[in-house]
Amino acid sequence: MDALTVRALAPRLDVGAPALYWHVRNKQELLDEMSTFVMRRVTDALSKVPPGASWRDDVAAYARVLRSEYLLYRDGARIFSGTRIADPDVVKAKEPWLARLTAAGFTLAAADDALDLVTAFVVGFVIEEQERNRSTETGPDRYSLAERDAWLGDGAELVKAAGHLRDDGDPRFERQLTALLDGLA
Amino acid sequence: MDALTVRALAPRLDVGAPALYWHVRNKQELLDEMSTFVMRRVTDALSKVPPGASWRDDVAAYARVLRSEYLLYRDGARIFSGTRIADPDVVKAKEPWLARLTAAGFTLAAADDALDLVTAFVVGFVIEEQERNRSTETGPDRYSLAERDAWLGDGAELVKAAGHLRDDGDPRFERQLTALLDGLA
DNA sequence: ACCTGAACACCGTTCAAGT
DNA sequence: ACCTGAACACCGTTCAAGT
Repeated sequence: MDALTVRALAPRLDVGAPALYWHVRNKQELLDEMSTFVMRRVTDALSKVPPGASWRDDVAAYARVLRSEYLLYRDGARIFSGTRIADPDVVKAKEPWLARLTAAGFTLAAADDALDLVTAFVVGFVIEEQERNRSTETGPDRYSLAERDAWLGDGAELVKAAGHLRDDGDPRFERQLTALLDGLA
Repeated sequence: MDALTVRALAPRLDVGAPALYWHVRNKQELLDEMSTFVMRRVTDALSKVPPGASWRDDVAAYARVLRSEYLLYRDGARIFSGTRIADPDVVKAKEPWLARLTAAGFTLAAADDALDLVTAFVVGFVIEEQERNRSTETGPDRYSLAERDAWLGDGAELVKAAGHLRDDGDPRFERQLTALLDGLA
């Protein structure tokens, strides 16, 4: 993100840096446009998900698509989640999901809570996930179990043991998603 | 965050900007120290929570403390969550929580999943919460319901209606936390 | 051990001027 | 309508020099 300077970007478009200011008021507006572009992609992908057999399938599909879209961009969840949305269509993309949940018996308030809860979970999960990926690139630190145990020092036996049991990626996501869906049920 | 420059910080410490480089290698190290300082506060607060009557009470207390600590700092959840942790004690702070959950009948893997799921939820929830707060400060945009409805335009009736039902802050957090705890149960 | 003054490379942004 | 060149204020960082 620090490397994204207006002076580095301009040559990629075969122009000088000041040329960008004809198209955009300032750098912040450029970043905002980036955000809405990504969020539009997210909601486009979400709106193309066909209704499933049950609300559980629908909400699970929602969560998986949201996660996979964030994963497309480096630090996507941290950078693009919870940013001010400039496009009404992005907010309106919630409509079919509220419709499916209310049709399945949720009150409107409960449906709204459910989608928000799932969204919060996915955002938090992927932030952590992408940070871990970024760290392993940077240097093979304490993500090897032995090094991690040594780094932790004495005590905290459960933390160490949990580290050895831990599996990352899809299965972990699916397990936690299942627990969350159980709660919504 | 943009306003936190090394040249603006130094006068607050009654020194010139270069003086900071005697104490810290570069600005990134300063930001990392900030992160670990905040995370240490978070884990200190968590370790002072007395065991409750049930694992539900314990996990709920965990979630509430985590949220309230993030809320202490502007954009705290977005900035400080999922950062590389430099202090083993911060990671070790998980130990008593794993102990309480396993004592309550969770397997170690399930306890680890449970804490991670709750953490992800809190992070996602507070990111959204703090962004909303920041937006209302900036300008009374479309956070009045009438303006929001107008901004949304035609269609999306459920989204509009949900906006009118919506209550922010503690009750919303508690409801979603309850659903999550039900899922863990 | 801790800090300053001066300097360097780089950044976002402006603006007159070009086509 | 779209872009350039030159310039400005500011930033992170270095380093010789001070106490």
